Amino acid sequence: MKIATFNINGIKARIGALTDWLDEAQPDVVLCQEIKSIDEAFPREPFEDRGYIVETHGQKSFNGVAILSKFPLEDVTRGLPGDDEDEQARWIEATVVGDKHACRLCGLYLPNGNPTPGPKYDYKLAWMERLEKRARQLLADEMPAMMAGDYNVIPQAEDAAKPNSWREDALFLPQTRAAFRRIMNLGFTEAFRARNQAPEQYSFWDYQAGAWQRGNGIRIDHLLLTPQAADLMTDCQIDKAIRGRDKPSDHVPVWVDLAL
DNA sequence: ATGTCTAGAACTTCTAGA
Repeated sequence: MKIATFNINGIKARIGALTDWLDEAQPDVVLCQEIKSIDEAFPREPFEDRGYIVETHGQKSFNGVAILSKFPLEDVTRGLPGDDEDEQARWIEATVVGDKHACRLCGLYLPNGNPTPGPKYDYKLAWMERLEKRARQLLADEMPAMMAGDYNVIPQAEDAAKPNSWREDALFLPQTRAAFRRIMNLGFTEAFRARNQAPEQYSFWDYQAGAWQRGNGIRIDHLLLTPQAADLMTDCQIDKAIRGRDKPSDHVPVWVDLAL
């Protein structure tokens, strides 16, 4: 089962680019971030016509996550537990039922956190603490599960073309990377790096300053697998070429193949 | 070197967020 994460940066602006990629890449499941739409306004038809179930957790203008799936989804829940006051739509979960195994899927859009220091960075770190709690629960279940999405975290210097330019940024500050590492060290497998140690592997290129043309990217979209999911992984790739097309998102899809 | 894009409100131009 081919499962992707893709920050689409606005569903209405990305219908063409997204459906083109779906038709070529034929993913079974897509965890989408930054749909920037309320649930009622999400254009379901292009995806339902292609055989996908559509589950959304949207909000007006900003954020918003969704799951597209060709396989049945069970027990869909919305919102990251741990703060009833949090209004931001950044988390959706569902269990996808394969032919041999089921897998709990968590789609996430981790806060950007800039500027630092300040309330937005505090929110990012608090959100990561809540993420760690949910991560511990997933591991305790000892079942195939993944937490995938736009983490807004550059894990290591080799995950940025110009690491020095990110030194003071919320995506690369030592505190951010330590919080990410704490979650990883609970026992998750970061799917892409488990299979590919090559340099210059990125998932985001800023729209500004010709970042794509200059190869100035960062790798911030990640799929974290529980041991039971990692044992089922047969492939993981980044669909880089998508970034060079018309009306692209600033992110590209990252996907895993799991023998579910 | 900071050169862009999205959505939405107010309105054909601006703002916030990234």
